[in-house]
Amino acid sequence: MAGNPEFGQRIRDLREAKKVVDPTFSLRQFAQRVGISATFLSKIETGEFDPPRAEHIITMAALLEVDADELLALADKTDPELGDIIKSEPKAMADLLRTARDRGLTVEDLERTIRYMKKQS
Amino acid sequence: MAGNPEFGQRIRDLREAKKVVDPTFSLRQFAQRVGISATFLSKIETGEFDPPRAEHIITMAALLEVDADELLALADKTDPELGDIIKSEPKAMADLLRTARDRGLTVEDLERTIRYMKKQS
DNA sequence: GCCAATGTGTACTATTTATTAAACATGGAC
DNA sequence: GTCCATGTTTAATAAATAGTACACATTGGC
Repeated sequence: MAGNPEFGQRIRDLREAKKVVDPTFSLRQFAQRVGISATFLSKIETGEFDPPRAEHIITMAALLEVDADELLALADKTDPELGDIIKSEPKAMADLLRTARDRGLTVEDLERTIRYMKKQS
Repeated sequence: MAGNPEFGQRIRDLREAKKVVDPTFSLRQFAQRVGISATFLSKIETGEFDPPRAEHIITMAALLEVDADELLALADKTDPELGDIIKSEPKAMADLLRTARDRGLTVEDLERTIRYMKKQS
């Protein structure tokens, strides 16, 4: 890895949009609220550095009021929470995911499956 | 982290069982085949060091002829392959897992869901 | 009794991932 | 025309994770 311009640009776009109505969304202040240095955020936004760890991405999403999964996906990371869910029932969860992949399920198929799950419980 | 005796003991048990019928399952030779040093494996088996990375655990499982997911679960790690599957469809997969958790689905529920998925495709 | 292989203890090292302080350049507000 | 806040560059680390070489002690086979 060595930078992710797509992620960086997205953060910058979201942040600048916010800044229009709320000047505390400057790079420096935003970085501080996320819990990272301005240096680091600058390099991330310009795509020179990789995205920060998941925890910080999740904080960013909350502050920017966007879905964390979207940003995590851009960053090519997964929410650590999902790892915990898998660990709670490793084999069954692994089978579930592999089946979804092997059968080539579409998003619609997956959504239908979620509805099915909800009926079960 | 600082060692995982359960994981270590399990590896040792499996390896020693294999060694009974195949003397090449000595600690040293096994370590070499896994691709790690004997020192490292020794410390892992005695629970002094943490399990190695997922890749090596998967190799161990293959050599020991056991399910990799079982060993990965003991090591409190997840197969990187699952991360890749999630990344292929981040939102839908995240929803799927969170639903399973939120609804408190049992292993049987999950198995039923897998059968449902197979019917869809 | 020796040697060849076994597992272990001591003492570091490597790699990857994530991150920073401080100096700097630019532009508007006063 | 200076001050203050902006974002950026330079130059290193920091922190976490994953691993090693080499010498040592023990033991079954000859």
